[in-house]
Amino acid sequence: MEKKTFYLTTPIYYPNDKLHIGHAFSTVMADSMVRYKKMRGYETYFLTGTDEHGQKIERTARAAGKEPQEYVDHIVKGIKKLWETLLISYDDFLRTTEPRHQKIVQQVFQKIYDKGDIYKAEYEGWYCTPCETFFTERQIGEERLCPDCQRPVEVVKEESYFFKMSRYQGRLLQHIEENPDFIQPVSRRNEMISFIKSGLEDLCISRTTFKWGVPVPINENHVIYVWFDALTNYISALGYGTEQDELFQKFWPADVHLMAKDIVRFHAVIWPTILMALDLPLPKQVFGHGWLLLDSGKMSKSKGNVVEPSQLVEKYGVNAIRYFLLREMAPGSDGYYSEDALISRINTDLANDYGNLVSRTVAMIEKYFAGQIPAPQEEGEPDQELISLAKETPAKVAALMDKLDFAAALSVIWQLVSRANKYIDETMPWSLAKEPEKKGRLATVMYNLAEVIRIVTIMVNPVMPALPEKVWRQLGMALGQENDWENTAWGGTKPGQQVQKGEALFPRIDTKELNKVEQEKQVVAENTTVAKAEVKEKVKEETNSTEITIDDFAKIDLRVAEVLACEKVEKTDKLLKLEIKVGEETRTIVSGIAQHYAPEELVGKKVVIVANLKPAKLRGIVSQGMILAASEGDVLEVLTLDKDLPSGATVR
RNA sequence: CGCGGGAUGGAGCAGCUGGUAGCUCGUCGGGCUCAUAACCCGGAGGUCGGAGGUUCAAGUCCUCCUCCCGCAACCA
Repeated sequence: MEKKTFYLTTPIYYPNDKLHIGHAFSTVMADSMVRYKKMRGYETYFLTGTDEHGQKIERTARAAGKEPQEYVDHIVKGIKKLWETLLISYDDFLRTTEPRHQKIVQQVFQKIYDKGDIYKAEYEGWYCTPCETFFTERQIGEERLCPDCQRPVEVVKEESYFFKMSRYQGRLLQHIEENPDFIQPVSRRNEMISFIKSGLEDLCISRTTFKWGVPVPINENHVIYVWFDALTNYISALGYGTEQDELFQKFWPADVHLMAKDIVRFHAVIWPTILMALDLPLPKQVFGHGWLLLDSGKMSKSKGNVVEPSQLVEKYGVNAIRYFLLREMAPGSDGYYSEDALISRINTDLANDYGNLVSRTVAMIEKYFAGQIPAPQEEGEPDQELISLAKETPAKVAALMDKLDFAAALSVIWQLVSRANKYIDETMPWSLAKEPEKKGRLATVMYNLAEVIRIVTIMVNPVMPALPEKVWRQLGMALGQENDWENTAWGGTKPGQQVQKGEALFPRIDTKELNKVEQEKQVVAENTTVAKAEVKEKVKEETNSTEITIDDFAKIDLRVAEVLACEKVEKTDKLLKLEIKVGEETRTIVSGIAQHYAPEELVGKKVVIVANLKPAKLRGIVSQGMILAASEGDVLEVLTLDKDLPSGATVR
């Protein structure tokens, strides 16, 4: 019989900064799925990587004073390291800057061009020259201002290559309707259907405004649109279009493209149409999971509320982090992250329920049977209930994992854990141990417990791959059985195995203790701050080569201004409208600080403004300047003067 | 009328094709002592956002309304 194959991909991540816990979630989910499929006997292929082209990378790199390649190399190193700490077992890590990928992207472009599905045309759009970016009608709003810099945009025509995506609208829609599993979960599917029905336009797939990308094969002045470039990775990594395309032959079409919901559209619309143009089969499923939100809203770099996964792993361990991520996220909806939730999950599920179950079982076998797992002898009342639950659980769990519903799968597994804890209470081994004639009954109880632990540990292996080894050591069981799902069948424990109590698998986390440790750390940190600051200065000088000259600085006219009046801009969350006095002149400034200051707090204060900033309209109000403020994370503070300089004084 | 998601005991959530409202945490009381002050049992606590409608029967379907949260940027 031919071996079943399973090909799964994560998105290729955009390395313009370090990855946060949301990326970790996607990747952990993918990894667990692949591990699970492997246990089910599939030959699997797991692809991840990085999407390294595009204007944003180019700009970020330049801002850091580096060449784009140099910049992404550094970030990618960090990403690979993170995957290592999270035990991500990818088969290939593709970087879009690799020649093997670029070659194929060009080939794909050429092929579609030859077919006649790519044509050259004028692209006309709203363009912000300083930002070098096109924006849509909607983005610029009625004011026709650049959403990035608030400067007016202008109509610019650019020659571009277009992909005839519109041609495939009907076929795509038909495919989605005939294959209910193609886009999952259903809510995403419905969204896509309505999106496609509203009409597909041809897609502009080349740019001339920047250089950091794959050159269009037939015209070196153009660079291929990053999504066109990035999506192709799913086949280029398999060697599509090359001599060595065994992987492609074996694994394409992909079984699952896994991603967060925000990029489902690219995978469910653009990617399939590209594949259609190439006459290739479509992936079997595009799965868009929800977001991991923070209490304070969506995670984003600009909010400074990014949670770094590597630190969490260091603090709580891989198993716990992986468990938490998958336990907390229902596939269709968003989940919430907070350190409290994480700790509570670790303490209740892992420490109290599972870890403690192992601990008490091992302790009793040591105590009552000199550490040897006994053979079952005398049956008793609650046995059947426990055993039949243990027998039916693997199938239920498997069905849920097949649907990528790890949250539900884990919850089902924990019902069994819970049942086992209850079983101990019902059978009361400690009192059986007091009566020699009940030894046979006691043996059965111990065996059943060991067996349940064994089964649970195997089922949980995809999620916590570093766990079985530890458990087997305590139970004296053979390493390797965790790799085959078949071993979840009842009765796999061999009597006579020697158990040995070890460290707690999941020590309880004491929040108070934790705080203490953190505080101590902080004191240490503070003591070394001065020295570090000096080092930092130096580093800054070296790395930050976006130096400016004194002349550049002189262009900025900084002035002291007095706030005369201040009010909230209606129907906005962030904007305050300030009347300020600069020398003899009064001006209006709109500033996005309403979440940090109440209007009345600012009245009378002397602040620093950029006086010669080009005026911009915000919410219809002309803002003539900008107030300086310092911020870190969620905290923002407006710069004020503590002595009494008159307004209008220059700052330098 | 921009798009989408949501509103269920104190908190966080399940409730798919309509038929006695569940889970986790917390809380209160009890049990047990093998175990990581863990485990087990029980209680209290909900007009299922509001109004109307369909139905023998609605958290579950339909209509309208209110409120919250995302998105509208190449940040999973």
